[in-house]
Amino acid sequence: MGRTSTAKEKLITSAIELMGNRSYNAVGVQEICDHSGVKKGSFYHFFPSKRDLTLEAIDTMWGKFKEQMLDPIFNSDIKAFEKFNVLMNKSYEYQSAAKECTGCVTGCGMGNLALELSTQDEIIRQKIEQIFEEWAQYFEDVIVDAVNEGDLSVDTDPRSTAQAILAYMEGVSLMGKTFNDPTMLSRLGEGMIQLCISKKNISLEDNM
Amino acid sequence: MGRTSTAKEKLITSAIELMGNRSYNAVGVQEICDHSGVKKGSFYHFFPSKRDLTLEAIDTMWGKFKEQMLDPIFNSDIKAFEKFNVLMNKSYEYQSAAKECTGCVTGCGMGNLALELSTQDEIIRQKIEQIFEEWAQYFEDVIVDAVNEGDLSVDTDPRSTAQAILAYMEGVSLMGKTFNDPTMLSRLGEGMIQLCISKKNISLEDNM
DNA sequence: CTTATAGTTGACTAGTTGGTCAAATAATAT
DNA sequence: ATATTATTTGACCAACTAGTCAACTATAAG
Repeated sequence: MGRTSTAKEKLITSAIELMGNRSYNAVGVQEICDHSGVKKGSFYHFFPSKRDLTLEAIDTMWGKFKEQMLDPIFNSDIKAFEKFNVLMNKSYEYQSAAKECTGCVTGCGMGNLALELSTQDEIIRQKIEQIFEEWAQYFEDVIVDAVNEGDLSVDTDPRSTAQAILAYMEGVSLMGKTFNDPTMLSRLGEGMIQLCISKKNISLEDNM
Repeated sequence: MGRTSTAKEKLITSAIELMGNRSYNAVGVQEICDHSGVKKGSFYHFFPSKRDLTLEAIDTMWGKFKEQMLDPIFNSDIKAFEKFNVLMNKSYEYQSAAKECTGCVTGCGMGNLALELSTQDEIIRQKIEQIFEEWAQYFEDVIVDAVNEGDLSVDTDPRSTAQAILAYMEGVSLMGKTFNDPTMLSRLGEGMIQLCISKKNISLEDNM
C-alpha cells in the first residue's frame, strides 16, 4: 500500500560511490541526498541514521563483490593458484578503471571503511569482520582443495594462509591507493602465491 | 625574542594520539586543543590549517617510528630474515599494548591516514607515499644484503619484494584492527619470510 | 628598564553536521 | 470512489566545523 519508491536504492548506490571515492566521515548525509536526488526528509524515512545507511551499503557492496568477482572466479574450475592470480588481475583492472574515471586509485571499499571506522563504530567493525571471515572462507576452500589434490603441502594451515592472502590483498590495495598507482596491484600480485607455500616446502637449505 | 612555548609540540602530540585512535576527519581542531590544553587561537598561531598540523604530525610520527623501531632493528647485526620477524613481533607488542590501554587495536597510524586521505588530500598522499618509499628502502637494503650473502636467490627483485613486505605488514595491521585482535599480527607474521623467497626457489615441482 | 616580539586569549564568524517533524501528496488495495 | 498507507517535502534545530582577529601578556634581547 501507499506509493512505491526507488529512493532507498538510490541512496545506497550514492553512498557506495561517494564513500568509496572519499570516506565515511568526509561524505555527509546532505551530499548523499543531493547526489541521489532524494530529500533529506526521505533519507530519514528510510534510514534511522547515517550509520544504518552505511550498514546497508556495506551489505550491498559485499553482495555485488561476491556476485561479480568472487563467485565467478571461485566457482570456475581453473587451477587453485590461478584463481588468486585472476582475482588480483581483476582488482588491477578495477583500480585502473577507477583511476581513469576519477583520477584516483580508490583501493578496497571494505578495507577503507574497516580502517576508518573499526575504532569508531563497533557495530560496523563487527559487520566488516564477519565479511572478512566470509571472504577468507573462499580462499580457505581453495587452499583445502589444493592440499587434497596434492598441490600444497599437508603442513599448510588453510585458515591462517587464507587470512594471510586476504591481508596481502588489502595491503597491496592500500599501497596502490597511497601511490595512486594501479600497476602496484599487478606488480605485487605474484606474492599471493608465495604466501600459500608452507615453510617446509621451501628449499631454504639450498641457499642458507 | 618574545616568549617561548611548548604549545606546538603539545598540539602535535595530541594530534598523533587522537587521530591515531580514531581518524583525521573524526577528530576536530577543538578536540585537539582541549586535549593539549591549548586555545584555538594558539593553534592557528602555530599552524595555518588542520592539514598543516597533520603534515607535521606525520613527520613526527615517522621520525619516532624510525628512531624507536626501524633504526634499532635494521642497524643491528641479526640475520636478515630475523629482522622482519623482530619488526613484526614489536608491532604485535605495540598493538597488544594499544588494546590493553584503549580497548582497540589501532593499526598502523601511517596506513590509517593513507587510506583515509589519499583520495582527499593530494599533499598528504604524496607525503605518505614518500615515507612508504623510505620505509621500503629499509627492507630493500636488507634484501640486497641477503642476496649478496647468498641467503636469497639472485633472481630476487629487491624493490618489489620490499614493497610486497610493506604491503603485507600494512595488510596484517588492517586485519588486526578489523578483527580487533592483536594476535593476528603474530599469527600472520610468518608470511613475511615467504614473500622473500623468489619463485624459482620454491620446489613447486615436488607437489604439482 | 625598555622595546620589540612571540605567544595567549576568548569572542566571533559563516558554513556544515546529523537529525526532526508536521503537513502535503500520491498510489494501492478494497 | 474511498480509506489506508507509504512516501515526499521543506522548514527547522542545536551542535559542531575550520578558521579569524584584535586585544592582551609575558619574556628575551638590547
